[in-house]
Formats: sequence, structure tokens, C-alpha cells
Amino acid sequence: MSDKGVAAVERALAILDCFESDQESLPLKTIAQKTGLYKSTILRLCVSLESYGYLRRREDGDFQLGPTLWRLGALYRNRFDVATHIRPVLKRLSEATGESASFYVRDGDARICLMRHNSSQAIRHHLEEGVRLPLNLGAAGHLIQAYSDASDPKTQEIKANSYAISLGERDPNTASIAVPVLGRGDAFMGALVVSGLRTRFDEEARQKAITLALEEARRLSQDIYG
Amino acid sequence: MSDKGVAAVERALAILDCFESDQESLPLKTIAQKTGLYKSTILRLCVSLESYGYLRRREDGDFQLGPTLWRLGALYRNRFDVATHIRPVLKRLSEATGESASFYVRDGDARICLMRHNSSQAIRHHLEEGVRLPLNLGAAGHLIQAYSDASDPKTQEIKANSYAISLGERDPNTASIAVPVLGRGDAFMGALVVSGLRTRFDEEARQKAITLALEEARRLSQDIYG
DNA sequence: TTTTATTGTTCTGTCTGACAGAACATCGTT
DNA sequence: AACGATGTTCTGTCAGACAGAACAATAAAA
Repeated sequence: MSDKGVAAVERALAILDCFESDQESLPLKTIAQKTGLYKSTILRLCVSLESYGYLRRREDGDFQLGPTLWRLGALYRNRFDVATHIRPVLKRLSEATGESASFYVRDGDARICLMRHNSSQAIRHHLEEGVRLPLNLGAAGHLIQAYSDASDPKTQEIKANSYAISLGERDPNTASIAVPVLGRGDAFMGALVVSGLRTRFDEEARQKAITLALEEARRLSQDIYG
Repeated sequence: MSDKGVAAVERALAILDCFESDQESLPLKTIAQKTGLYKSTILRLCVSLESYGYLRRREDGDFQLGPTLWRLGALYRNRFDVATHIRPVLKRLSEATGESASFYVRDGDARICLMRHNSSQAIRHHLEEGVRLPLNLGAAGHLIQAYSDASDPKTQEIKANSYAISLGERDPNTASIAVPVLGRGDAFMGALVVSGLRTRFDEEARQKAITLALEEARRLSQDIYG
């Protein structure tokens, strides 16, 4: 199951991965179906997850995510200085371009939308924070992939340009641009993205968004990461 | 190491527990010191934690918490309907009493402050969200313990009263009161707490705070948990 | 109410995965 | 250049973890 990791740990984390929406609790049977693990195996793994606060067992037996995830998630999130830096940037980008603005990071073999400022226009590219999307589709996915994997065929071009564009890849009516936010020592921290209705977010608008996003990304790098 | 759980899983979670503040990265040596694990053991466990996004390895080798924790932490947090329910309650309690108001849940053998509205007064009981505190000190700790462990000597009294009080237990100048928020089927969900300067938060003020907090808790139970 | 089906809990033999700890490699300091 | 500190790789041993059966409790159907 594991290649150079520890199989039992990966089983335990696969259990946590079963939880997908808030307000959710899951019975043992559902976890067994989703993970393919035996119930006795799950129960034993859950003893450890509960003891560290990652899961909680309800009185009716259903499992729920536990408070440790909130605490560690808060630690992680604070590293990006959410309240003081990135969110205002997303607001400015959204207002300046009229489209939605987001910040994505890699999450295993997917990307996750950490923060979002949706456009105020009635017709807009709307997504919720926390959503996970594939790496092989969308400007943010290509950019993240390019900065993670030097052997990716698009890496050289994307790094040379310092942006990625996608037209209708995930949704036929959507266009998006993504620029990198770099930290200390040019470490890739995440993707700053503007996305909108393809007919409105045309080439001229995209070029303007790229320019604005690159400027905001440069300022973020200086302000947050030195 | 483990009693009925899985030792490898608990080792992995012990690694995650090493991270205590935001902006933090930890070198291998520090994790080995904090956990008492061998470096080779840590490295193997970290392969699994990285592959699921719980950790990230920086180019200089240091470890950081990864985006999965944010995602799962957001799922957990949303279960409490933060934005729509509990936070306004804390604001009202704080404004009505003039003291700080918080919401605590159990986190293993500690309690964690999930949400907080600090008093606007210059002299106030100030804490940050996310802080972990012991169960054996403070009104919230006693209340949580009473609702978790029927054999606790204080359980009967606290449940009969529907509140706990502490005077100078954790900090000699602080007084606090805690009332339970119950969910479906009277399941204990967390502690609603008001805390402040002991000389100002006197018996009359505490009694008033208890009354207000019980009313808010009852309303929360109806609104959120049916 | 009884019977059947479903879901959760407990147990244990087997074997292989994980660990301890040494050896080695790399980097930083003197 | 030498030494110390930190990170990486390797492997023999055995005890822990799993698979899966049996049992218990609960829910649904007859």
C-alpha cells in the first residue's frame, strides 16, 4: 500500500479523507465502503485518531471530524497571513478586474482554493473556499504543476512567462489566469488567480489582469516573505 | 505505546502535535527531540504525512504543516456554524457583560478555545483563538470534564446547576463562568464561557452572566441543533 | 411479535511491515 | 582541513497490525 511511507498511517489518513462536507457524520459502514478497509481495522485506527482529537465518536456510533483539525488548520492558515495580506489583495484584484479572485495551493495531487473573493457581478465564476480541483485543468493547476515538477512539458514556458492561462478547460464558459506568489528564496507559495466569464474576460481583460496580479504578487512576496 | 490503537498512527500524529505556533517550520532534529522518535522513523512517517498533504517539506529540509489541515479544519469548523450563529452570540455576551466571551470544546486531555470575542475594556481577560488549556483548571475545563466523565466528583453538581464557576484557578486575577451548549439528544457540544477581571466580575456580575449565557445557549441549541 | 438483515464489536493466528540503531553523507563551524 | 551537527540510507528482528471469522446489537421486514 505504501511506498517508503507507513501503511497504517496512510490508512488512518484515508479515513479522514472520507469526510467531504461540513455538518457530516459517517457511520462505520460508509467509511469501510469508501476506504476498502475492514471494519476491525477501521475501529482500531479510529481509537488512535480519537485519542489525538482528529475524530470524535458520537453516541449513536457515527464518526465526526475532531477539534485538532481546526487547531492545526488554524496554524496552517495563519502562516499565510490571511487576514492581513492575501484577502485584501483578492478583494482589490476582484474589484479592479470585475472578476473573481482566488488563492490556490497544492494539496497532494489536487489543488485547493484557500481563499476567494467572488465577483459581485450577477454572471460570475463562483466557487466556494475549500474546494479541491484537479491539477491538470485550469490555469492554477498548470501553474502549480509547473512549479512543482520541473519535468512537466509546460514548466519552462510557464516559468518564462510567470503566468498561466486557461480557456474553457474545466468549464467551457470560464477563462482564468494564474500568477505565482513566491516566498523566501523564490519558493513557490501558491497561485494568485483571476477567473471569469470567457466572453467578458477576453484577451485584453486577461492581459490587464495578469499585469495587476503580477504586481500584487510581487508586493505580497515583499510584504510577507521578505 | 498504544493501548488498542495503532502505534504508528499515534507516532505520526505526535509529529503533527510538535507544531505550536503559526509561521513555524521545524527541522528534523527538533521533531526528534519533541517526540523522542528516531530520525529514520520520523522520516518514514513523514513520507506518508506529506503524501496526504498534512506536512510539506521545505527545500532546506524543514517541515511545515500542509494544506489538508486547513481543509479538514474548515470542515470541522463549519459544523459549528461559526459565522452564522456562535460568533454573534459571543459578541452579544461580551457586550452585555463587559467581559470576554468564548466557546471551548474538548481536545483530548485539554480544551481548545474555538472562538473568542475579547472584551473592549482596557483591562480584560485576553486570550487568542486556538489556544489549548488544561481540563482541571477553569470553569470551562470543569464543565467539559463533567459532561465527558460521569464519574467525575463534580459532575452531579455541575449538571444540576447547568454551569461551572472558577475563581483565580488558572490566573489569580481572573474569574470565569461556563455553561453547556447541548445538541441533539442533549449531546454536549461545547462550553460557552464569560471571563474577566475578578474584582470587576464579582458575584452579582457572574450571576447575571450565567443567566444571559444560559439563555443564549438554549437559543443556540434550538437554532443550530434542532 | 417474530424472523431476517444489517451494522457494529471482539477476537486471534499469521506474517510481514516498521522500528531501532548503526553507518554513511552532507552541511556548517572552528 | 578537521571536527561537530544534522540529515539520509540501510537492514535484521520480532512484535504489532491486519484479515476475516464469529459474535452482539440494532433495524427492518414479514
